[in-house]
Amino acid sequence: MPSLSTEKSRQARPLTRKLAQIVTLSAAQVTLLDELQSANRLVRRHREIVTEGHSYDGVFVLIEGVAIRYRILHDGRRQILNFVLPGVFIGFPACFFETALYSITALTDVSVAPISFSRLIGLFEEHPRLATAILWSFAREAAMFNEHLIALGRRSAVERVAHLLLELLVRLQAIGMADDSSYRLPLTQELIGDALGLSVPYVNRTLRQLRDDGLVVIKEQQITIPDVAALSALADFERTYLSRFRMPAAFEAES
Amino acid sequence: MPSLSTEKSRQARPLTRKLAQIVTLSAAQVTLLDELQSANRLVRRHREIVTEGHSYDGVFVLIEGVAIRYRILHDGRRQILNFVLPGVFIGFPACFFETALYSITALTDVSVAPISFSRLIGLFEEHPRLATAILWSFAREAAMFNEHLIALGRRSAVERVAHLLLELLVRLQAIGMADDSSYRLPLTQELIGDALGLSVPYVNRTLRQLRDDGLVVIKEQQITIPDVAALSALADFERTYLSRFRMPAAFEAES
DNA sequence: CGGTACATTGAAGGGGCTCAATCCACGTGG
DNA sequence: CCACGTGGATTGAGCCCCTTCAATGTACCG
Repeated sequence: MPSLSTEKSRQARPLTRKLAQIVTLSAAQVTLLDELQSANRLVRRHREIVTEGHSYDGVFVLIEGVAIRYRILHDGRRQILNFVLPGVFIGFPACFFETALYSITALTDVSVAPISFSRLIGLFEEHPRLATAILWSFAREAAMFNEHLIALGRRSAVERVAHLLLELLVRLQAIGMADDSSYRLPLTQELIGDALGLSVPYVNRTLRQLRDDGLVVIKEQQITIPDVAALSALADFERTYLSRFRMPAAFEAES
Repeated sequence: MPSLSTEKSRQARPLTRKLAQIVTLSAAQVTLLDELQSANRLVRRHREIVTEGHSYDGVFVLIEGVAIRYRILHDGRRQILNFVLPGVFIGFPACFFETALYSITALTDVSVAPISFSRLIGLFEEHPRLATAILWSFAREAAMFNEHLIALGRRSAVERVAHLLLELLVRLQAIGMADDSSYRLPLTQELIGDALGLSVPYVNRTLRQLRDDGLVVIKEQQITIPDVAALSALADFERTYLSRFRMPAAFEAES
């Protein structure tokens, strides 16, 4: 039931929602954050948001849509580092270097809000509480990278695929983009392979195995996981690890 | 020319030195940071600093020595996530969860400085500039994780080993723990394998190949890389990626 | 209707694993 | 002073997971 007049205030911006889950935000801070995310720029599917080798004087917040961050090696092989979902900073850490270390490409049509470094630094100076919240939210992302790294280093192809699909499920659920057991995403087998260090044919066989076992159904960009528990067991996936996140009691006490 | 009386001020603490490379620190900030790192705790080799599953109400700064951060999987396999060198926060992101996600173990005798979350948050409130610097320094670490991830996903065994040894060289050089082409570290083949997702026998064969080619010499915990350029070419290693790091001009202008 | 993007399948090969044995240096207790 | 245990490096044989190469299928689109 969208209401045009109150749309903006009713539907908090993704970064605001994320930080509000971590700390209690004052009305002023909510306004400030929302305002920060107001200047949207649209990027069409398959277009680059950040290009390796270019220079940037700020970052972006992903408002809507999905993107991938990756590196192309000399021989043309691609390693996808992560899937970028609404509410996260695009350009960390790529844009913090003289010349961007990675590329970021829109997987769907996407809208982003540019935030210059000076703006970001100003925000930190004036609202250290937000800086702390942002830092804390980085811990969640760092944990996801670590899981990804563990998957590449020590897990089999089936485990990797299962793990990736489960992680996307949980992350999308957290931002209201997935229901209990399924989500919609233009996830090709090539993308899965490049994220997990696998070849396309083998991803295909792995997915077929999961499908034959009734654990995963992919059809028309709709990924369904009928038995989340069973797949989690197979993937050694701790559904809870992302939710076991917490701010220390000290934090709320201080403000 | 060591001078006992001024030892402390002359030899800044590792975290202070690191942040000073990123931003200009006031004398007061230097004092504050050094003081933060003054309460040392010793941890002997092979002892755990952080244990997976335990709860923590703060982090540590590694003052001296080397540690590893890792996860042990159900079947006993271990994936080392990174090597922890002096000046970095130990316990990010492990300690930010209700129960630590990873373990951290001392590789050498180590000294660490505990910093409670409340202390850390207080620091951020009072010195947002330091918060910014810390955030920026995280970007460097994030870049290293990404390179590690790329290695596991898309590089061959030789490339991985070469890359790891080079990365350690560059990082140790940055903190004065390595000379132009060698460093000292108790690096067993098992450690290398667990970091790179390889088996011990295969690490052995890979190292022998590198040794036969005259690219790497490991002897008595001393790692020597006679021809850094040649090894870098082999590993697709961008020696510069860690140094191409920068703060935006906007930052210095503001303060 | 031809082109493009993506999924699927087969055959063959190789990179890296597992298993297992051996070797070596070192420390320790008798 | 030697026997033994332990941590780590080394080497060999066999094999399997996953890759590469290549072909085919299929849906969609201009």
